[in-house]
Amino acid sequence: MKEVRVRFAPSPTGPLHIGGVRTALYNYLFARRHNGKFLLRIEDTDQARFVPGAEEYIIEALNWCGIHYDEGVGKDGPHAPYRQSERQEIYKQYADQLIAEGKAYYAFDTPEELEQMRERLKAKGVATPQYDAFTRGEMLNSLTLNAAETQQRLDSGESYVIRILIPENEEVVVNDLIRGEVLVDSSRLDDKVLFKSDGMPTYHLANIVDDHLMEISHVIRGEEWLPSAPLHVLLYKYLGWEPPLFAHLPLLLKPDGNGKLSKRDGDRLGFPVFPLQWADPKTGEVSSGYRESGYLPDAFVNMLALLGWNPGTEQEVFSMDELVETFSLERVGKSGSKFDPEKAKWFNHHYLSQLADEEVAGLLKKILAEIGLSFEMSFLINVAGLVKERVVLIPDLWEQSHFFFVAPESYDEKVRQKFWKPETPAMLNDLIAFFEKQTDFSSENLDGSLKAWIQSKGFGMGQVMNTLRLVLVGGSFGPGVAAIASTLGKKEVIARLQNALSRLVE
RNA sequence: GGUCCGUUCGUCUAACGGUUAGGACGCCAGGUUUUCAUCCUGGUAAUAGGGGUUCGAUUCCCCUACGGACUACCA
Repeated sequence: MKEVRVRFAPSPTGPLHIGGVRTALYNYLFARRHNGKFLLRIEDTDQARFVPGAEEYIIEALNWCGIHYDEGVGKDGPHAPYRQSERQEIYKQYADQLIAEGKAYYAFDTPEELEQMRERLKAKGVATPQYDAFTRGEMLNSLTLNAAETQQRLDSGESYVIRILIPENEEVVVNDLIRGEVLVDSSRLDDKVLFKSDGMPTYHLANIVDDHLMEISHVIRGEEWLPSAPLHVLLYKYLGWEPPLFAHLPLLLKPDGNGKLSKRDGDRLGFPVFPLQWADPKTGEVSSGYRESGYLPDAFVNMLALLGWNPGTEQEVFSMDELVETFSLERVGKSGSKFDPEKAKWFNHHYLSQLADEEVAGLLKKILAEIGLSFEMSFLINVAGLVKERVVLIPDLWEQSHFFFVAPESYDEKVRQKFWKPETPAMLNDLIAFFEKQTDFSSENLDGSLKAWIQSKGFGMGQVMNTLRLVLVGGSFGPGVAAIASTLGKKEVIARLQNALSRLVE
């Protein structure tokens, strides 16, 4: 079997959204699964839509996700360059070849003339006005002009495009790995522009030429390309090349209602649609990213992998290696998937709680560094073990653990009202005496001796525990009181008790 | 409008002619817990509709409905 070579070919018109990331992921998994190559090609043939920073964004996003490519922009390889704008001179010869063989032609119509043609046909009741067998005979092109006229226009520098000459009444078959055979009558197709007047090829020409030259074996791309796949098949035939195998992936849909997931949905429903945060260079508008929101790349990738693909077993937590082992195009579904932000959170919570305490401590260390705090790693590891299961997103780590690093500056008023009794100050003083006597400050020991002490004193369990919690953390949340006290240490626990005494007693 | 693609719990999906239609997220209830979470147990909930084919259709075929993509000198 031929070597598997697949590519991800985004255009640098903005940030990659999660649908694009998923396409890249499936390409990557497929390549790895078959010991093939995965390449990144930048399709920047539209100069007008170029957005500065987009290419860098794409590379950084793939990197963050752990989707590594073997050849491509920023990496080189046997088929460099991988940026289409740098391959410009390659495409023209193929367009010329098609013209020489009568499979394409020059067209001189201006945008205004094209618009007029469409208006004219619409007025006549034609449902789909297009540049095709029906209309090309009355347009300004090398089919209606004689050779001398055509040459003269070319020589005089008049701007032109090159259009494919679609054959009539030919059944075009697209063999899709996911959808099976898709048949289209060629007379439904239009004479698409292959080569633009600015000297750049269109996507249609460029992707066929590059996929052929780069020896791409499988084209795995979004379903939005399915309608133009017959054109691509035709181009391979015209050029005398063997087409790659196609797999058109179902779309990612918005969580509510219907339709393709878009940038707007994220803003509207409060979840990121981009892997990384993106600041639009023109408007300055900032769109949130999974990375900045506190998702782990592994969780993000796992969640994305299962959106449109399933292993056929009940396993749903997969490392990247496990995905590579298990992935197959046969198990990619046909229908679009609504994106579920809740499931994304669940995955992140799961991954976070499965992380080693040391790793969570590392995350904590970074958060603390940002606000100018620094603690012993052993202490951070302790804290991490206590709070990691209570955290959904990385920033929640701080919400759940701040009291370990900073003594409470205020106390939750509702909790205070509920548990603060006239006899509380006396109880707190008793507690100070109790803690001072403790020689073994381990969580286990503290838990036992504290409970025993409460009983011996005849206090209510909830009364003491909740008040102590309020004093230690400032509210009614967090891990077990004994664990907190143990981690905080004797000195700090007593200091907080004294502090509460002075601040809460009127 | 035209072309193409699609349709199983609210959501992601399994079941490739025979299952009490399975799992996960969410939600609800119970349990664990000194708090809040986690966790555990249970529950809720689906084959779009109509025709065929077949001993038997979620599964195969047709129609309808609904949804989506595409319809540029954009990718």
